[in-house]
Amino acid sequence: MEWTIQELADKVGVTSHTLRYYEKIGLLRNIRRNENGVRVYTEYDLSWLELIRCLRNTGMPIEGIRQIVELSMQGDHTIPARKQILREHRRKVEQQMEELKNYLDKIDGKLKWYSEQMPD
Amino acid sequence: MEWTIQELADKVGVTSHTLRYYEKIGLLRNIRRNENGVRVYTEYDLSWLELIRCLRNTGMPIEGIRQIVELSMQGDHTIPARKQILREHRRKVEQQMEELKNYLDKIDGKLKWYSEQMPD
DNA sequence: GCTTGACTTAGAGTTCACTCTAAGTGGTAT
DNA sequence: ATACCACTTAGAGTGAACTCTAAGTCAAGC
Repeated sequence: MEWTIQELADKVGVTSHTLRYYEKIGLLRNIRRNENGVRVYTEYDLSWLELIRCLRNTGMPIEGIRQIVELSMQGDHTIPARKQILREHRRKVEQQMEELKNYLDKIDGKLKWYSEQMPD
Repeated sequence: MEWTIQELADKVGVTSHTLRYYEKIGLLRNIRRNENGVRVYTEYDLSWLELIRCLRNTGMPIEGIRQIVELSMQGDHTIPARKQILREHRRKVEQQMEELKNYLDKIDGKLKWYSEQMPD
């Protein structure tokens, strides 16, 4: 399966601007072109993009993602380093979930208080 | 228990700038002053601030929080309306958690893949 | 008496990650 | 042929929520 820039953008929920931007800043690498110079995205590119969005949506800054991309360009011997970064990030995501859970409890507490003030 | 602006800021993890800012834009109301015009924050103010931070940290924009504050200024008859807003927000927080859980799975998948490529 | 920390207004600056524009070229589809 | 979508570079603009500065005043504590 292959996609144009607009197709991939729609599929993943970003704009074509963003895809060119990601390429320019080095998050997406070696995007193939057709005979007219038009970008052709592959499954491989999609899977990278999905990882990028996953990391971005869980709060990893661009710079951190670029590190991972950079490492993976350098070959399999950087897998342990990449794994390390990802594990660290995983920890942070777990913390986010913990935090969110506490906030949810706080919201529930407030809702309960509202109900006590005025049952509906 | 009562606090100066700096004490409250430290307690809650914001800056004194932010506390004055929140007051200026109407998130914190009727902050008491001592005889020299210095702000004195009470437990009541603290509980508001904690709610504000909870809502902000779960993604509610300033404008939404201001709505709740505005309503609560208008008396108990607005409790159902406030409750409605909070319930809606609660739903969004649950969605965030769901999303985070999915991302965590994705990260775990990638970590697993790394391990298959290079066990450590 | 000097430092520290509070106060004021008004507005400028920061951060991050996009997001878009201009101004031009060129292939594809109707 | 006329949209439409792709491409380029270079840079400007956006949004949200802070975050800080200037320039001055004032009171408390050492």
